[in-house]
Amino acid sequence: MQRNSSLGRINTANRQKILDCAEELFALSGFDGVSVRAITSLAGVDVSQVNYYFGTKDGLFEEVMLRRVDRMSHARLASIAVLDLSGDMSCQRTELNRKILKFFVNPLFGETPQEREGLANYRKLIALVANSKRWQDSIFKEHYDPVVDRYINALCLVNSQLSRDDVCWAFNFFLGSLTNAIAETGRIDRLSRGSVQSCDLDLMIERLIDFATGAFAGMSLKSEEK
Amino acid sequence: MQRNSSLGRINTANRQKILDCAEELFALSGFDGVSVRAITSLAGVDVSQVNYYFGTKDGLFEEVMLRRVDRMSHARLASIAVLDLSGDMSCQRTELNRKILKFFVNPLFGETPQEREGLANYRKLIALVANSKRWQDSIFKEHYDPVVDRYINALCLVNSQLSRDDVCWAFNFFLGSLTNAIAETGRIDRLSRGSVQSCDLDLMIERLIDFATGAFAGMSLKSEEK
DNA sequence: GTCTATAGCTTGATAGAC
DNA sequence: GTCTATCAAGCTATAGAC
Repeated sequence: MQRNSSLGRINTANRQKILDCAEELFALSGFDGVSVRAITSLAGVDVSQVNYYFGTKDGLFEEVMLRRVDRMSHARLASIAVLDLSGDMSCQRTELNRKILKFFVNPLFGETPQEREGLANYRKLIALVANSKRWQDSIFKEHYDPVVDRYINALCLVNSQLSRDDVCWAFNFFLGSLTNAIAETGRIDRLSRGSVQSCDLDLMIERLIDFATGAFAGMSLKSEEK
Repeated sequence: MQRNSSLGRINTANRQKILDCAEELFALSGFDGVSVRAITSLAGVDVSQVNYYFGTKDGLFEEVMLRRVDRMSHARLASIAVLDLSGDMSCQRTELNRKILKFFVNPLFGETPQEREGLANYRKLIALVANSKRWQDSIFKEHYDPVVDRYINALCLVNSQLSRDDVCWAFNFFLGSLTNAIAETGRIDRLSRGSVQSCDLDLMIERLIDFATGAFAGMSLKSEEK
């Protein structure tokens, strides 16, 4: 039986349709909450196509999770590479922290409204998976953490008054806020009594960056007290 | 057919065993990733007991999610009630923010080491559910948000320089960091290259509070710029 | 309250025709 | 590549004996 590699040399229309529908349904209900039949039914193809293209349901899930990783990692690394992080940066710390965090967030939303919409299900899927131990190794450790490490290094250079551990803590908390925010659970809408819409992504990003840069600045104040 | 109410007037040993094992397995794999058989098998009771005590698998899950809510909400409301939040608090803002956030976090970890361990699976389950839209209404909106609203009100009193929207954003981001942290995914261990252990909960709590109070302080600086 | 037995359905995966 | 047909296993839930 033929089986195509996860690199996806062969990309028929059906293969794409399956991936898109799988992403949509997995984002809604998680890996175990979606059957292969539900995916192929939504895609309008036969059940056996999943096994033909991806071998197993696990194979399909992994391909859904990884097909956007390379582009995202490349964008994150390219944007941070333009920063000049040599010399004394203590007078422009907050501005640099803001830039670095924004560089990390931006690729999740693309550059055009179409890209942003096209990444909507992917964002929710990332959020759903982020708080689970199950996918830590195969997804995050393998494919996301190397880039995160580069960002932590950059933040260490900028925030030289903080220990590496403190920067790790802060970035990890920031990741928690970010993943919860892109889940778009609607909780902020309720808590604000309708005054805030969680679908207003631009405002959300801005506030998140405010929050996290404020935290870096606040932690610095605390570490200077010592 | 007899079915017991979710208030659980009748609490046999088997009923408790089922709840404990369900909590453990749901925390590992989520609602759809666990079968009723796996739960009853771990509990050492017959499959049909789940239907006898809880009606359906959904009923069991809801009971698992809600059985600890009342105690937690009570502890959160009682601790915050002792604070005197009248008058001018601008000179002790950071200290009050720290107290309020700590009051919110504490009940998740209990007061004794035994309680902390007994709440371990519950914490992970909360984390798993927090980034999903599926349980927002039946769990969070209904049972957690009323208390969160009280905490937001308290934070508004303390941080009178911030708008209510800003306080909502900040508390929501804080909740994202918190839920990700109690998931104990082990990611911070990797990112810190082994220098930080995610199982060191006391340190985690302290750093989280540092991070969030810093963010409140940092947001204040920004709002004073305007 | 606890068990056996089982109904009725859905699941992931495969074999083989075309 | 795409389909039909099908398998074996697992699932939730229930009926009924004790």
